[in-house]
Amino acid sequence: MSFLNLEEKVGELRGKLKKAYNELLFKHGPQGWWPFVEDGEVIYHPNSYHFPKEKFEVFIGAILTQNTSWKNVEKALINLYEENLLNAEEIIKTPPQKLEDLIKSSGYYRVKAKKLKEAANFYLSLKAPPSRQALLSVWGIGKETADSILLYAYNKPFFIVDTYARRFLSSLNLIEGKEPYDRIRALVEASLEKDFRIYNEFHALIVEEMKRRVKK
DNA sequence: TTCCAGGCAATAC
DNA sequence: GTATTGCATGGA
Repeated sequence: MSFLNLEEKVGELRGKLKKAYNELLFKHGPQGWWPFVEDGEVIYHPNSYHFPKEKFEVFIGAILTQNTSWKNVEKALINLYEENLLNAEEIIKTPPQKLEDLIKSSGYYRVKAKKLKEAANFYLSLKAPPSRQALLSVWGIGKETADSILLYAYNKPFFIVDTYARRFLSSLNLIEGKEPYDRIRALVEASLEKDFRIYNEFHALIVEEMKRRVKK
């Protein structure tokens, strides 16, 4: 493939992605991610890009939602809120069995309780925002969870490649579907301006769009 | 009843 | 590097 053709490919992708983003934004509106707990209920905050005062709440949600519907996670988050456990210090202090019991609705509760404690220790050791590599070194934090944290807790422009993103990009014929995580991420990140707000909305919009498509 | 949901680590090849 | 498996609840 010649250099010119490669340039054309990237240009084409850039146009298609931005168009898809604008269409989703028009269709669904700003999504107000990351959802967090306020006054005992999980809320969204469209257009404010306001994230929890406690960034660790994003760690908690991102871990609990691994291969699990967000609705099941919300119950766990509210349980933790009611026990005043939505922060790293308290997660560490809580006995494993109590933690497991509170997050039971999110599934895999034994593994996830351990993951929360690992993440809490990591979080408290931070003196600056973590790198992607540092996050990935934590037991229980994989690529998608790391990118969710970087994007929604630290406002870094990372594209989250989840099952919805794969299906969405496949439906646009931009990927085949089974490409490695980082290849897809690099492809999108090379084609969008480095504005965290776009990545914030895009990921949330893709989730919303694909959830609705499934229901039909 | 089966199938899936905002994955990850361990293991085997 | 890719393929498979255990982890577990709640809703459709």
